[in-house]
Amino acid sequence: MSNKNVFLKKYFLMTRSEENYLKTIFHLGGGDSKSITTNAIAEQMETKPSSVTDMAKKLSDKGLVDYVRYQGVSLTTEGKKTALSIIRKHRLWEVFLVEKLDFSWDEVHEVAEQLEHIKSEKLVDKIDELLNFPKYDPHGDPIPTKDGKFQERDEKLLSEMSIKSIGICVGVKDSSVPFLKFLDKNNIALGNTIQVLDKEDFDNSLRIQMDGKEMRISHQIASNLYVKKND
Amino acid sequence: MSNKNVFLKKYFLMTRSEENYLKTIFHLGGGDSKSITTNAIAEQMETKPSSVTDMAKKLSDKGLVDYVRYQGVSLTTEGKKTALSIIRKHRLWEVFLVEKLDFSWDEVHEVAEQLEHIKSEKLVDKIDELLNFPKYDPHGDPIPTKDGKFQERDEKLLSEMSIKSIGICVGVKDSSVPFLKFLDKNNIALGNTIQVLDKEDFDNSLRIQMDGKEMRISHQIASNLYVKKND
DNA sequence: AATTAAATTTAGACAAAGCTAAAAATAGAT
DNA sequence: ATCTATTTTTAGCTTTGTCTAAATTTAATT
Repeated sequence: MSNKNVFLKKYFLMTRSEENYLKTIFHLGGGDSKSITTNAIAEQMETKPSSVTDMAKKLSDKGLVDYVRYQGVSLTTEGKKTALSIIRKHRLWEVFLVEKLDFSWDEVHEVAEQLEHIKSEKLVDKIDELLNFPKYDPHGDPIPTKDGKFQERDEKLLSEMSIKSIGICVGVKDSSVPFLKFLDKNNIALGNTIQVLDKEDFDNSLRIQMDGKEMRISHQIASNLYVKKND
Repeated sequence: MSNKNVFLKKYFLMTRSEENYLKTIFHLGGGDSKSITTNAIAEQMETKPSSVTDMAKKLSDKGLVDYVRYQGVSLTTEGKKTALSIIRKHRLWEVFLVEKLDFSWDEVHEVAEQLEHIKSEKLVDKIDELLNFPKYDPHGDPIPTKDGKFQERDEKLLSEMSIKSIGICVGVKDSSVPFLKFLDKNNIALGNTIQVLDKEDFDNSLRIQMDGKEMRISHQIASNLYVKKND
């Protein structure tokens, strides 16, 4: 097999399953040369640890993860690059679904899970262009650039904001359907300006002012909303 | 297993491979209760007849094809419906790629082959809407409606047109990349008005007038271009 | 330091989808 | 009507990705 085919094997002959493993490992922090346990991966992917072990070996053979028996896996440079390209596709498709097809932000994940595996560099780039090169997806998560740069946000959780400080809602930590539906129902959307008026010691709930209106939100909600301080 | 799950099994638990078989059988004419041989399917799909036999049994078990040993397969009503829904998706995605993402008509097939398997009814419908409910794909092939109606075109091959008759170019029979590139290079596009000036008995080539300019085209080309008579 | 509990890996099995080679059925030609 | 040649199917094997159950390693506790 020629060098060129080795290249092809790595970049184009990646199975859906392999891609999903890399993505999960990245989301669990395996991109920062931290070892992720097979158990953690199995739990996240709703599969069995033994299956993860099998895949860990395969990805290790392909040079996409570093795997040490009984220790766990972390992404190699190559593996991280691949994971980021999948995450990039996922988030771009999410923006597309919301912006161009009027999907709501709780509907996009499932479909994007499928679309992220479409293999066509031109397609992703054109979608990116069509959307005018967005920086964040509908949940406020940053979209990696084409060359794998990952723009970290300078934000904090609403629950960590000090009293009287003002911020703009920029993302969610929990992007599960129930949580997103809850936010919709309560008119909490990305871009809203929020001021923390008061904290309740007893249950850590917050009294906030959002776009003029005053409301009380629980600690559970506040600890799943990212805000950017605008000072 | 409840009735509802039987429903789910048929409509949602269709594998990519099964979908490709149904699509191929339809394209070979298996939608008109005509029996398609395993050999024909194998050749079309670049696989082996024995593999086709295996799949024929499986699809038959699922009630999607009628299969008689040594005879061949044809689509059931259910199978035809499924095949049409895949073809619908394929062609809508092709339009999307050309209209919204500036793909050329020879680039779309490969990507649409992947996109056609995305499972989300809402996605297809929204794409359909975004494109303003197109009737034909970029190669002039009709797009089946949501309820599986298949709009046949009243067209003939350019090679079958009588001398002096005028028509509009509406589709291609051969949609291979080389042929499409050839058409582009010679400025032959869908929508062009074509008049047959003359036929050469010797090689069946045609002298035509297209959008003002006169040119000669071979029988091979003429027998792969669909035109609609506008009289 | 020994023992136990938990996590991880191995071994062996299975389903999907494909292949090869051999067997069986059909069809065409005499 | 029989005999080939072709087509189609069967049987058995392969790979991918999964699983269960058993074995092994690590970690935690006493």
